[in-house]
Amino acid sequence: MTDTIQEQMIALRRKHILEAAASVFAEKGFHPTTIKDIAREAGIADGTIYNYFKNKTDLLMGIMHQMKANALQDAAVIPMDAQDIRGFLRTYLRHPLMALRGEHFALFRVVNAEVMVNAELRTVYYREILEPMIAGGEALFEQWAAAGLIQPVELKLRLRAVSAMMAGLITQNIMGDALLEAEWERLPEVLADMILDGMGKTD
Amino acid sequence: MTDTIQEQMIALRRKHILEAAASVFAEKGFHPTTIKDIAREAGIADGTIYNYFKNKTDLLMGIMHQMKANALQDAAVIPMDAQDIRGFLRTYLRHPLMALRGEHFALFRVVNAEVMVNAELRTVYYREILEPMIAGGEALFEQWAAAGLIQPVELKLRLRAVSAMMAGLITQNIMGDALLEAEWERLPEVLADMILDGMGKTD
Amino acid sequence: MTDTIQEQMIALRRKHILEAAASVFAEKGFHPTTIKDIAREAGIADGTIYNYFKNKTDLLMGIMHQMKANALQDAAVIPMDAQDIRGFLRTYLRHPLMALRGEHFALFRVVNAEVMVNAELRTVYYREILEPMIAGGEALFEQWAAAGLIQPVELKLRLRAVSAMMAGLITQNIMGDALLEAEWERLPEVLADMILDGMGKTD
Amino acid sequence: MTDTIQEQMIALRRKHILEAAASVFAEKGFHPTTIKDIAREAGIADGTIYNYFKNKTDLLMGIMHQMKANALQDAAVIPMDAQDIRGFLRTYLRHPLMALRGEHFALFRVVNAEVMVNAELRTVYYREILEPMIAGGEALFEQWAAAGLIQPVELKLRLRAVSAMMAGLITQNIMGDALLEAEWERLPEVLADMILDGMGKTD
DNA sequence: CATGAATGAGCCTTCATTCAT
DNA sequence: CATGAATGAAGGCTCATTCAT
Repeated sequence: MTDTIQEQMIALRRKHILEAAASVFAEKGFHPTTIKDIAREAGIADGTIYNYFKNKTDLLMGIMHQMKANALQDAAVIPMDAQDIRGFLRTYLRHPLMALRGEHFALFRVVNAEVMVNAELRTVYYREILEPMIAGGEALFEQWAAAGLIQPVELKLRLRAVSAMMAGLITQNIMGDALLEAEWERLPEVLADMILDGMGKTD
Repeated sequence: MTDTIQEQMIALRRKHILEAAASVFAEKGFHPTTIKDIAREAGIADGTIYNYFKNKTDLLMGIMHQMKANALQDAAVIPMDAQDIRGFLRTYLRHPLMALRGEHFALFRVVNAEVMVNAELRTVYYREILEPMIAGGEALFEQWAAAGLIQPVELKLRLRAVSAMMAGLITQNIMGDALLEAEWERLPEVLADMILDGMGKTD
Repeated sequence: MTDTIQEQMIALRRKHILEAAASVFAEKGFHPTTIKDIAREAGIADGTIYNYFKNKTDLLMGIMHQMKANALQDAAVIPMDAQDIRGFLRTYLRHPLMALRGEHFALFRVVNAEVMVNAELRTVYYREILEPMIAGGEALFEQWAAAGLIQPVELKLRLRAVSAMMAGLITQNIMGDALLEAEWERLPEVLADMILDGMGKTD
Repeated sequence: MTDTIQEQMIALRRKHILEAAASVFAEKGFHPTTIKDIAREAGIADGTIYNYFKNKTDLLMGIMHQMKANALQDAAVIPMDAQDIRGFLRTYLRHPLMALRGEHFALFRVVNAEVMVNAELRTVYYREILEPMIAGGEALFEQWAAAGLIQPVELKLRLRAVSAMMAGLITQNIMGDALLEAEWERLPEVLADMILDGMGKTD
């Protein structure tokens, strides 16, 4: 019992530090952020952080775990009982586009950047976030295909193409594409139509 | 005349340093790479680098310019007189997927990572690389639409969706997606079909 | 209470570092001295210095503050109840001439040199050391004038002339004037006579 | 003949470089000034400077020589046939105070600073500038004493006191003494009176 | 467990000087 | 003699990490 409380305390403290770290990382980026910055934001001493995290990179790991938890939570929110595929797809696409606003956006940038460059982080990122997300998407696509809502063709690759598109659009927005920024709200429907109907002539 | 030779010498030396930098960056990443590493790779003294580049970040700038030059050169290679849209689209898509192999891949990772995190770099990246690339794509889409090969609908956003998809797939591959890696060769045709025909039921 | 002890510890450490810095500066000069030199002299690590001082220049600032403290302490030592003006003036003049011996001399040189060249330092030097010293001298001159011991004429400028003379003599000694070096001990009385009686014919 | 022209050319070039150096030193200080700065100011290549001067310090040496030449030239200008000692002394004192205005002032600061800190420079400075100046002053004092214009007492030390006073006043002005700055014009007469008559009561 | 002072490795950058052309 | 690119030593400073209290 005591042990459990202890563990809860630890988990809380970890979360507290992680939130501080996420906040400062989002603001300044990973490398420019110092342990002292994080400690100050969290209102604790530098050394204390090392009682909960192995090193600075481990903080990013922790943040990624947190992101995974959030993502799962979010995914569960989507109403799965949609009948019309177009409407559902829009909702499905709207989700990641809207999730990454404000500080989340900045954090996405920072995490992505470091993941690109750090192999260890990359492995964890793939295993913890990307893979589950893709697995979920695949399951969905298979359901839809089974229900006759989409063609049962190259589902795995097409799912990857769609999710890559979403990630790419977010990145491109970050890069400063004014049109994307302006039309962000309309994207879900535009993308849903394109994905379902294709761009080619229909005749 | 002498002036031109001088300038050529300088351009050559710059290129030499840039290649060394690109090579080391690709191998170790941007931050872990020291100026000394690059100098050693280039076979020159540390200080010499600073006769050609303002600072370490400026090297990345230079690499991005180089990438732009290469991209333009590559783009020019695509045969523009294709009649069958499907075949052309495959070629068009195959290009970026194949360009980024080996060291290019690694470099893409490093540049992307730093661009994500450095606002100054981001601006240049967008202006020098992304924007021209998008402009070129838009022109292409408009030609196709004018030729009745694709629907004249939301061309700008759809072009962005397609290019984002490509960038996203490359990133996802980098992250370690085994399926993408395995099916990389088949991607162009899978994507072309999906883009042209859509995933929805056709009836 | 704890707080005070902490502060005392910090003050002590600062003083320790300052003494090390002063010693090395005096020996090698400001620019030729490296942080590592000072750290070695103080028996601490390089980085520790930066826990107490903003940068290298800040060390010189600290030294100047110390000098000010010492100067004030010294000034208080002069017996103010002298009746005979000549004797008092000698004591008053002897003071700065004797204070700057040995390492103090060298430090004076170094501080002066850097103050000459660094505007920020110059401001602090003037405010912290020169101005108070001049203010003290002015007060003294006014007392003497009020007591009828000296003429109440151009006191402010004359005080500046006298203090400038002292500073100049020290500098000239530093420059290598053999006569000054040889007669240094006799200077106070020679100067006192000259200041009080003038060089002109009296008749 | 050719040799002489050669030498004149060399002397001219040296002077040209020296003027450029003095100008930049005066503006930026000795250490912050780079050889490239001086070369740019002189409109020549970096390396060329080393054909005329051994190193950066040697440029300061050259400047000091130049200053000596100027000082001698200036000293010769003073009308030596003055009968009234007070008027002459005023002129004599006014000279250094007025000579160091504008860029001269700044250069004085820079040279002084470096001389303070560099033993080699100090030796030269003393031998080339200070010693001759003092010798000239001593000769003058002896003339005046012989003519019965001043007391024949401690002439050598008193001369040093007077010249130290002048140097000290200039320094103190540099440090930012507002009163000195404001009353600079009146200094010569105030000092002359003080030097001749003393500050003590005359009764 | 919390603290935060101490550590010291390490890096970017500058710049006086050299020397091949 | 002029040039200016190449050199490379050197130093101030940062900051992740440790550990005694």
